[in-house]
Parts: sequence; C-alpha cells; structure tokens
Amino acid sequence: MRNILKEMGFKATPARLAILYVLSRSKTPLNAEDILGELKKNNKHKKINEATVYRTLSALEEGTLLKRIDRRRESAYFELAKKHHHHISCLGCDAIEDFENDKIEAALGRITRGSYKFSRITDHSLELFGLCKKCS
Amino acid sequence: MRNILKEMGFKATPARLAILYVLSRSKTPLNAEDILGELKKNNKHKKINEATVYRTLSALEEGTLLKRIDRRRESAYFELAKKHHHHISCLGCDAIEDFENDKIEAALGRITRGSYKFSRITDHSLELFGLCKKCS
DNA sequence: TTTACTGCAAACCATTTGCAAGCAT
DNA sequence: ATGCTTGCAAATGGTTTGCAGTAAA
Repeated sequence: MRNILKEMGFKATPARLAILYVLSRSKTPLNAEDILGELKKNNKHKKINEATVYRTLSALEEGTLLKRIDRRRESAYFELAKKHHHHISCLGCDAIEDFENDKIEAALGRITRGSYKFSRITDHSLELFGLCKKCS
Repeated sequence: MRNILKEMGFKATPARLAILYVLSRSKTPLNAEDILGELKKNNKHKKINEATVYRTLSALEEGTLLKRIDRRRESAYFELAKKHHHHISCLGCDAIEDFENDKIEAALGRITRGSYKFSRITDHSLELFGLCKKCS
C-alpha cells in the first residue's frame, strides 16, 4: 500500500494508510462518516480529521485507487478499485451485493464504438436497486 | 399533462405544468437551476420559487413521471420518464447522448434472477462517461 | 529543506423545511 | 370549505476551503 501510494506520487502518510486500511478491511463500500467512525475506534488514528478523510478520498479517487459508487444516498461511498464490478443496493437497508457480467461489458464496448457524438468512453456506472430478501 | 397529474393524485397547478412544459421541451436532462432559468424567461412563471421546483421534482420523481439521472455533477438532473434508456455524458462539457440496448437489459434481467440476496430489483442506473468528439 | 499534507474552523451550496397565505378541487 | 401547494426565509448537512503548523521526501 505504502509503495502504491508513492508510485502514484502521493506521500505515504499515516492518515492515508489508515484510511486505506479501513477500506481494505471492509466488505462493503463506505462513506466518509463510516471511515471516520472506524478511525475513531483506533487510538492511534483517533485524531484524523474529517477534512483529511474527504481530501484523501478525493485524491485517491482521482488517482484511480478508489472508486466512487452511486448508492442513491445523500453521501458518497467508496471502495478500493480492484476488479471491475457493479452492485445491487437495497433501498430498504444497507445490504449490497456485487456482480459482474461479461456480456454486458462486451455490449458496452460496442456502444462506445457505435456512438456518433463520443470518441472515447472512459468509464461507466452500472448500479441496480431493489429490495433484499429481508426487506421485501 | 394536466390529466396525468390528476391521475397520479397531484393537483394540476400552474407551477407544475410549467415545470413539466420546460422538461418536455428540453432535448437534455435539466437540473433545478436550469429549470428555474427557463421559467424566469417567461413572465407568467417568473415568480415560481426555487423550493417549489425542488418539491415538484421530488414529488414527480416519486410518482415516476420524472427520472433522476446521475451525471457526476454536483446537482441532480431530471428528464421526463418516457422510453427506458441510458446516457453517455461528456466529462468535459454538457454533451449527452442517449442509448438503449436490448442485450444489456436482458442480461440485467438474468442477474436479477440469479441474485442470492435480492428478491426484487426495481430499477437500475447505467451511465457512461467519456469525452465527446469536441472535447477530446 | 522543500513542499505536500493535516487540523481546525469557517464557508459553501444544493437541497430541505417551517410557517402562513393561496389556490385547486 | 378543505387541505394540498406555494413563497419566503431560515436551516440543513455533506463537502470544501483558507491558513498556519507539521512531517514526508
């Protein structure tokens, strides 16, 4: 992690390492408040500031180390950008499930090539919403 | 339009009709500020308030008359919910293009059925981002 | 040493809300 | 007449920013 940060031109500070650690241990995407809450549980990182969390999330997202996810919530959620995938979010609770689908990715590639206005599609967001078994 | 509102249990007020009119005439999704700007151009609707626009957009979105679109901007964009489709948004300017793809929709249906946590997927958001020919 | 990073507090800004007056039904 | 809607102004809340001090490199 420390090296990845450096390779991206970021300084490997304790705050950044701690935030990345929290994200790496989470099975689900987290928002700034979640991360701050986790940091407060650890005496060593108790004083990491809200602003630092936001600045870190933005910086690492631009560096493509993190991915911002649309969960139809008021706040922004982030996860480590590892393997490309999408999500199904429950509109009733915090449940979330990952999925991936090669056919969809292939079809999206074709759309890119077929567009008359766009020459380059750099990214896409595909999020499903519904009710999990507990909520329905 | 007047009748559609009534059928949905909404009162057909001048403000709502004007907002729907603005959206119906637009070729692209609009945010609250855009709509307010359009309304101000018409003497008859000059005094429609910001709060009214926001309340109308929320209400009509819940009534499924409008669709909220993720354009990776600070504000929320809306369009009339007619035929199901998705968008490609330019990250460099306001360019936007619609697309639809039956194979993707079919694959999404299969994902819904294959989920182990979710019993019902009610909706999805699929947005592509890139640079239009002018911006690249 | 240099310059990026951080904490703190104040500012931002899209959106929401309380309340009294207004209008559609 | 009733109660949903609206305007106005104030509040909200997630996120951003200015600045001076701190610490990676």
